[in-house]
Amino acid sequence: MLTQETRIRETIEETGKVFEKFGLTPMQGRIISYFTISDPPEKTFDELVKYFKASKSSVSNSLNFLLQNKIIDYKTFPSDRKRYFFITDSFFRVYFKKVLENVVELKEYAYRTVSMRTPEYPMASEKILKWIENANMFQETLESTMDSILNEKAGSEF
Amino acid sequence: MLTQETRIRETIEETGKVFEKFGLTPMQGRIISYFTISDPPEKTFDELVKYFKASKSSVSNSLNFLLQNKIIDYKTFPSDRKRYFFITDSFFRVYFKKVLENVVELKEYAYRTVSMRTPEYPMASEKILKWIENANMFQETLESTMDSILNEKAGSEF
DNA sequence: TTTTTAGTTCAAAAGTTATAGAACTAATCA
DNA sequence: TGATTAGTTCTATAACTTTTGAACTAAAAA
Repeated sequence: MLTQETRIRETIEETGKVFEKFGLTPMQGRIISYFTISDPPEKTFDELVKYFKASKSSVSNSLNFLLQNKIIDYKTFPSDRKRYFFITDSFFRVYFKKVLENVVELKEYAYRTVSMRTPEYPMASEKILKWIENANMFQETLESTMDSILNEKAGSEF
Repeated sequence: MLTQETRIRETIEETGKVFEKFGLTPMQGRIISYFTISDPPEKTFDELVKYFKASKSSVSNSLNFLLQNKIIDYKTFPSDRKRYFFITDSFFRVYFKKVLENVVELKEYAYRTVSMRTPEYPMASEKILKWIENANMFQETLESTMDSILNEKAGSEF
């Protein structure tokens, strides 16, 4: 017989792996998955260490990465030194911001390359120009989606 | 004094690293970077092995990965057993297709999670709903960009 | 002032991934 | 037919990443 607790741990492992596809490490994936599932959804450093039976350094580094990337945040309470960590709402915005940066960087290289090519083999240049064209289209749609997400945020009560 | 040859090799290393940010291995990145820069832009298996002084297996595996993902293609000539590899124009389409798949997968998990949450901590549920909302926006705009790229392709002379 | 708490930092271990090397195959050539 | 070409496949090694463990710090509590 499968306990509720076991099922939750399985879901965390499974969902954690999906987060790895977004560039997170296994531990980072587990932690953020745990935050989405657990009640209450705020957890302290120590609770995470105990729940995952993981090393303090692994949890510490994972939390700091997630904090730096604004995937999680924390709150404190007076007369309590602990930090209570929780997810933010910006996971996909953070992810696509990084994707956008990469696309722009590769596009810059593509520009440079195509401008340096001899006119002798126009086929290759055409392919690269198509890359640039596609990159521009993705960039435009991502930027406008990003903007509308941000405006929404600015218009909200926080 | 810096030769042209040296400068090209440096550019390949540098640009190759940018491709790694899109999930390619160093060797895959170098190969695709080489294809964008070299004249003529078609290269054989053997030319790649010699140019990079790399192992045949490394080049073989890299080429097969790039072929499977339609980042490169090859042509053959009668009475020549060699394959001449070259880049396709679909690098970003392939990349964003994969991104989209990951977004959809994570969204599915988010749906499942939010439907399983107790109503006791609505804050966490709200964050996850925001994830889903954002994912949907990115998905919609990316899919429409993908469609317009594909239609363009269909309308061209092939 | 000492002890406990809530972490951080750093070196090493464990695990993972990429590349190399060597043996193999299937087609072509001599 | 035997040798060469154009790769592939498999195991081993090198390189890199993640996690651990232990020592450390700075703030708060006793």
